[in-house]
Amino acid sequence: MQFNTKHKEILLYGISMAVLLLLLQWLEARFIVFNYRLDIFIGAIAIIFTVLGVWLALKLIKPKVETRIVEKEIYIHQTTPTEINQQEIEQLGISKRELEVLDLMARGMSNEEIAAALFVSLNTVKTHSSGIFVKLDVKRRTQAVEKAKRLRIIQ
Amino acid sequence: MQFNTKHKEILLYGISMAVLLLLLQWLEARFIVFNYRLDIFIGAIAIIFTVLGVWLALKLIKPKVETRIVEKEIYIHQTTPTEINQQEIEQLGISKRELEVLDLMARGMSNEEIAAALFVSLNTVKTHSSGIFVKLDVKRRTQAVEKAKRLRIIQ
DNA sequence: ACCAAAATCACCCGAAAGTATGAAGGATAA
DNA sequence: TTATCCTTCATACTTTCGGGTGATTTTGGT
Repeated sequence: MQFNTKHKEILLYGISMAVLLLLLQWLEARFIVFNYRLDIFIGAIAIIFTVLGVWLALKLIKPKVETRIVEKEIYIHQTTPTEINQQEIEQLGISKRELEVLDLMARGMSNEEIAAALFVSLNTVKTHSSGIFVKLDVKRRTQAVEKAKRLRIIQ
Repeated sequence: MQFNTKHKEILLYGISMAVLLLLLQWLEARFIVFNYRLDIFIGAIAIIFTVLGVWLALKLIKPKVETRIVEKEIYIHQTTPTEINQQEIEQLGISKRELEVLDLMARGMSNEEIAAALFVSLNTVKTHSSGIFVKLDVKRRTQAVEKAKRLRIIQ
């Protein structure tokens, strides 16, 4: 787009220059006035082409692009799911299985229900939940859920 | 400052133009070549002054600045965005005290901690929490918290 | 093949949570 | 005044949760 426009400008300039030169040549053949006052003629040519140069420059100069970043605040409702904080999970050393248990915990499931859902024994779920509590530095499952949601580890 | 610079540029341009014209006049007097190929001479003049014009324009014209506004989306999770659903509370028949217990429950507090916070006995908290579970139709405190948040009864 | 981490399970015990029932005092409205 | 609801508390019992310890298997990476 911009490239095309530039080419058009250059073409137009070339054409106009050629036309002018032809016109001058024709005038030169017709009248001999230029021989008398060649300096004035050259001065006129100089001025005309200076103006043309300026015009060309104005047309061709690519504008400096000033990128202005406008911060647009977007408020998110709870309905919009926020990204889970993968970094935090790794940082806390929470394993995949623990995360699954934590997720079901947050849904209000009991250890026994979680065990049934994950096809493991109740003891296994207890082991995982204990691990979660240690890693999240909490004492109860309610605290774990609260903190996990706050840290965007779940939901 | 800028005005001075511009004047200097214009002066320089004028001087160089004058010098060029004088030079040409001198050359014209010295040699007669120009008479033979005046069109080439004029073409050279045109090119030189075009370049000069371009140079002048580049020097004098303040750079075009195209401001491109980029909207950067900043996601803000509101801490207290949505109002609590008073209607739902009344509809479910949850009392003031029960709501207080529910609120502390959601903060991960144990029944004993809630009792201490509200200056009541552990048994009272248990009674309230039982009432909450019945009214919310849940079996566990984790479920109660989850449902209460979902219904916007708390937070 | 080997090592470390993860996942699995078991047992015990105490703490916390939850259920059921009853009861008493206070506020409020019919 | 009576009825109703809220709040408070208690006792007894069951269930669930959580801590501690130990052990085996699975898995992923060097």
